[in-house]
Amino acid sequence: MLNSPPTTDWREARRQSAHDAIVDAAWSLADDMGLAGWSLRDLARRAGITVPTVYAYFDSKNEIYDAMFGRAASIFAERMAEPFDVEGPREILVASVHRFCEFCTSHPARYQLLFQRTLPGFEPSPDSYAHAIAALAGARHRLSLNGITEARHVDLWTALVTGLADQQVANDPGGDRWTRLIEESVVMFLTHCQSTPLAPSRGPHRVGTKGPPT
Amino acid sequence: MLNSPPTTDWREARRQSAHDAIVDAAWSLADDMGLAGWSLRDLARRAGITVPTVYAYFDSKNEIYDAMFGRAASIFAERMAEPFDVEGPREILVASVHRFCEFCTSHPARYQLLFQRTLPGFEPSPDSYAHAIAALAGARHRLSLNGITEARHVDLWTALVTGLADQQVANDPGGDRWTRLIEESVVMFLTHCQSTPLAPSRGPHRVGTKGPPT
DNA sequence: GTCTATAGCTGGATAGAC
DNA sequence: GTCTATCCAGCTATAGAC
Repeated sequence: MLNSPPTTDWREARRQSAHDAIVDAAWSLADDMGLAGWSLRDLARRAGITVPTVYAYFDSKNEIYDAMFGRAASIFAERMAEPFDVEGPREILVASVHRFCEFCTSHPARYQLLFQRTLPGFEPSPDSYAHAIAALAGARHRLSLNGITEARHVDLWTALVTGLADQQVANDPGGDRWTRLIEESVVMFLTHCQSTPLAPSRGPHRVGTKGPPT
Repeated sequence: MLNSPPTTDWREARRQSAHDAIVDAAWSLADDMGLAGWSLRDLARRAGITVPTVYAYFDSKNEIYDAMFGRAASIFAERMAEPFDVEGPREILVASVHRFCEFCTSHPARYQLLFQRTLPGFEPSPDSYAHAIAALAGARHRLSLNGITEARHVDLWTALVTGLADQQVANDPGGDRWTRLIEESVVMFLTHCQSTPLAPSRGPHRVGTKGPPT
């Protein structure tokens, strides 16, 4: 009877749900007012509580940003891991870019927090980062299904995909000026990578690279 | 003798130089503390003046941001318009991407203000935008020297280039993980565009497009 | 855990002497 | 144009009753 109660209590669950409600309200505000355009007063009002109650769950505003990052990264990883309703490795790759761009353009504030480093003194915690790494592993897998395994090509891929999403978010939000280039971009990328033979099943040695020096 | 003095006075010149000195100090602070990480007090201290003196030259902090944008856009346009010390249209294209990425990575705060839209309520004034348009015209010209004239391909180009710069700034500042992919990227891009024949000198009609629907 | 009340500070912006 | 001095709104964060 003197034992302390188990940590996985219904209390814990309630606390967790209140915690999540605050993060939800924070994201709602960020979508409306911009990532840095809201205060703890605003947050408390939207969550239907008061500022000290916020501090019962978070030690600082930065901790709230970190929770927002963690949640967004988790959603991102889950979304990108969902199965694709197309067949063929190339079609899956195309669909993944469409999904990525849709993820980015649908919530610009989320895109800003996850993929641009714009908040003054904010750094995401390491475990939040794990989600992003998992998502990158998924992309690597989809690339490998297309015979792309070289690190150089993976980097080129991330540049191409983020460039499309970035231009779409920045210069044509709500439109399709860049997303409609996705299929063509994938064709360009695959054609290029498959035309630089590297004996993929023979090992990691490089053959006939014309690559940039330095 | 009762005539008012001409407006292009030495007074104007002195006022202009004081104005510029404040903008210089603002950029110096932005580089050190982040684009939004400084106050008017900080700015005055670094400029060696006081806050009310700042208000003798600018009506608000947003007006300072606009002046910063204008100056950065002007420098950008000038930098990208400088001649390239290489020969051949392809080599010029490669050199222009190197120059662009160097411009972006050397001052991340400047990159953030010019190419990412991250400040809460800030919109650059139209004349500041003129510089950016001039720079885009330069890129269009360099592309046309390589036979690239289609709007779709220009958009693909901007996505590719900004993607490289963005990844370099965000994930490997100070390194060359993405900038070393520039030449390969240009080869990939040109090979792709030149393999989609469009009878460039025959007019704007499209031939054999396999392009994305919708 | 949640509140009322407020501390302590910093932000942008101004008044008015010189 | 430049200063000293200050206003006031807003911010994050906390004290202490319940």
